[in-house]
Amino acid sequence: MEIQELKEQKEGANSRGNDEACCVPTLVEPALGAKQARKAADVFNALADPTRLTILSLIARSERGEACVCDLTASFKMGQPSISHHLKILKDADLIQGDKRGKWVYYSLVVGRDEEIKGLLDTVLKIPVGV
Amino acid sequence: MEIQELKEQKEGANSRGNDEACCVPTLVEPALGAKQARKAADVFNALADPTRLTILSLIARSERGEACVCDLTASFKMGQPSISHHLKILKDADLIQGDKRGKWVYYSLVVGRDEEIKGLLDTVLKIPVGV
DNA sequence: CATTAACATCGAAGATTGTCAATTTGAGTC
DNA sequence: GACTCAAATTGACAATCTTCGATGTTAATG
Repeated sequence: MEIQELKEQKEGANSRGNDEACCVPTLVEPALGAKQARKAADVFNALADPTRLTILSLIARSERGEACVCDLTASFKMGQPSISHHLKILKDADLIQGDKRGKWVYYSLVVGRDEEIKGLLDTVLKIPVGV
Repeated sequence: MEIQELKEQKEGANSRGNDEACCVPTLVEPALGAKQARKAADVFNALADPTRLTILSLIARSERGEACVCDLTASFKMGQPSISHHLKILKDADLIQGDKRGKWVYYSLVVGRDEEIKGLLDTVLKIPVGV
């Protein structure tokens, strides 16, 4: 996920040289601008790891809807720094939030984030009706 | 996204040595097994790139719900092999399908895939009711 | 105030990814 | 069959990611 720039659409059509079109040259606008696409990709990137998905599901299904790092760490074979690393990625993507109480940090899901992500999916994958 | 193995949950509780619990030691089962988590991560990984998101939205919003590689390529600054590479990743994730007609290949969205992905999100992020 | 426990951060190793240039494949055309 | 064009594949390289070991930070405790 890096630099990504749409070619400036000159003269409103595609720039094929020949006169034989492969299809109706429908250069539609993408649903997302470059910046929005990058931001959406970041969210999906946070979800693009089995450990992080498992962490999320463990938090979602835990008793009070929250879990401390020590319990999460105890659930995996990998070390505590790795879990902390994944938690940071999830937090940066605004999928979870941490609450420090005493010596422990309790992580919980950000409410409503699932619906926001579904909205992102609709933006990208939904075929617009009656345009 | 690689090896990820849950620690075998021995004796039904967490393995903290001290008697002072950081929280109710609720070692719940994750919603996904290791294999399912890896598969789900692959899907989100396919979505975790701004170019690929833009490609998807271009296809979704194109006139007939399909777009040929040449038009997609014309929409980006990057080269044709890169677009082909991204299309392959989207195809491997079963997000799009290719249809070769004459010299051209037309890509379209796999119908219903959006709902399946939303189902994945629910599996991971939805807090179970009345357990 | 020294110690311990929980968690975060840092630095490095190894794997994976995105891009390009070059080449190959495959269909249509002369 | 030689040629052309669309698309896929290959190989290389830089950038990024995941993991680990070591260290730092902060809060409770003796």
